[in-house]
Amino acid sequence: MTMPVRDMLKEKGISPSYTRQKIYEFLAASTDHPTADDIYRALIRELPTLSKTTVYNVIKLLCEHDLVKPVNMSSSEMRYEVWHEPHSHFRCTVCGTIYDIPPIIPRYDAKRLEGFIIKDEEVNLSGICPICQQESTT
Amino acid sequence: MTMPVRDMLKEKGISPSYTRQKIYEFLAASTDHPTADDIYRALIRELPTLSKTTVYNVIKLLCEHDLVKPVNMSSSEMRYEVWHEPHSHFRCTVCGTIYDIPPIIPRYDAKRLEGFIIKDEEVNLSGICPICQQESTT
DNA sequence: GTCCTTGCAAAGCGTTTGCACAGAA
DNA sequence: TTCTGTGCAAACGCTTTGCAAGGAC
Repeated sequence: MTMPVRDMLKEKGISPSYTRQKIYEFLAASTDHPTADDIYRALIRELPTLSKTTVYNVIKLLCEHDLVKPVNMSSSEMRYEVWHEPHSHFRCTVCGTIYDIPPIIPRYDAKRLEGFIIKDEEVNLSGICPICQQESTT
Repeated sequence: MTMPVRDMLKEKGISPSYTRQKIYEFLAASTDHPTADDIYRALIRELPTLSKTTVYNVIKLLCEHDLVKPVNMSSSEMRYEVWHEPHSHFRCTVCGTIYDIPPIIPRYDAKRLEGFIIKDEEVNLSGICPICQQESTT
């Protein structure tokens, strides 16, 4: 069912170096939309010579081949996720975590947007996540 | 009908210095969600001693008092708009312009988001704007 | 041999901070 | 006088670029 990462990269025309596999695997296993620095810090143990430059290079490559998608909800740093079935995002304004939530399909009147070619739609919610609510009551 | 900017700032508890009025007025007259640098470059003629620091200071102040809202659709720089009636945004991936479009209200099943306190919802569309379509055909 | 992947160092860019001066109250 | 608004210069954080060394082919 799940294709090995090696083959998945090859299929997209990316030569599956060990570093690239590891970065993709880390992103695929993440649910919290890591930053480039998160990826770097998570893999530096296993890949002691890893550099931030390589992380950025690989992310860029994966994005260009539509294996990874940038998530632009936090203002300062870019976050990333692997492409997966449609979903929306919820950002907690307290802890900054971005959660995947069930897909919200925006309904709009196409006639009022005549002339615009719409290629992507996203719905972003924000507020306070369950964890931060609990912490504020204790 | 429209309150003078002086009074609007005062009402929000902001002392209405000339610089602050000018920056707010520029933002209020803009439809293209300017960056801090856009504001700086637009006003430097009229306010020759203006500095970027002041632009950032004033933007921050206006945001804290809910007169201005940051718009976070372009990845690199922050953009800003004055608060006005609900609307959504369309970003042209060719020219980078962010357009205000009629409000799109996201419909979602609150039960599936139980535990999350939702404070803000936004719908962002992206694609190609009419102007860039025309330019690509000529 | 050539091409590709990696990584160090430096630069780039938007933004923030430290601090000081000048004007307002 | 004290407080507030402004602005220079420097620092900062994230990202990109230049370039070279090592490995794959």
